[in-house]
Amino acid sequence: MRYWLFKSEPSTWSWDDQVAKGDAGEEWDGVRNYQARNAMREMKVGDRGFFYHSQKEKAIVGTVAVTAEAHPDSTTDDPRWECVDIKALDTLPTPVTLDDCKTDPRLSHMVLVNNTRLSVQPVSEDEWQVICEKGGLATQA
DNA sequence: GCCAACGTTGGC
DNA sequence: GCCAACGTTGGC
Repeated sequence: MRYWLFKSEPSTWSWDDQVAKGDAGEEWDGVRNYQARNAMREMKVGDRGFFYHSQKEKAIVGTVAVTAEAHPDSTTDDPRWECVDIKALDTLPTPVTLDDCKTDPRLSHMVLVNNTRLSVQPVSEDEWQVICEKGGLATQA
């Protein structure tokens, strides 16, 4: 299993919106960036991801699971753009902020820290464990 | 609200 | 194929 991170502006699509969708999940549409799209193409059903709130909050607030592999983005006719579907799993008891990631040496190499503009990105297994721990979630295998 | 970083577009 | 101009993202 691989791990990922999905960024969203809460004003556009928030964690609460994602949770409200329940197991039905939702398309992660609207991505118009090749690196982000390529990451989604590599995802498999069952992969895990973090849900990150950009802008004001700047924190990882929950975990998600991939429920459908890459398919055409329904919000555009442009065949270049694809997206996956994800559903909410757990809300982090303690959100892990961007600042936390910057100051923890174990997380200082995260894409989140070093490429602020990439909206869908890979997370290493070590990073996944560290963030679950900091966020107060039991480690998920 | 500003600005830096970065990706994309289009002229040459 | 290069590069300047432009648009967008996201931290501050």
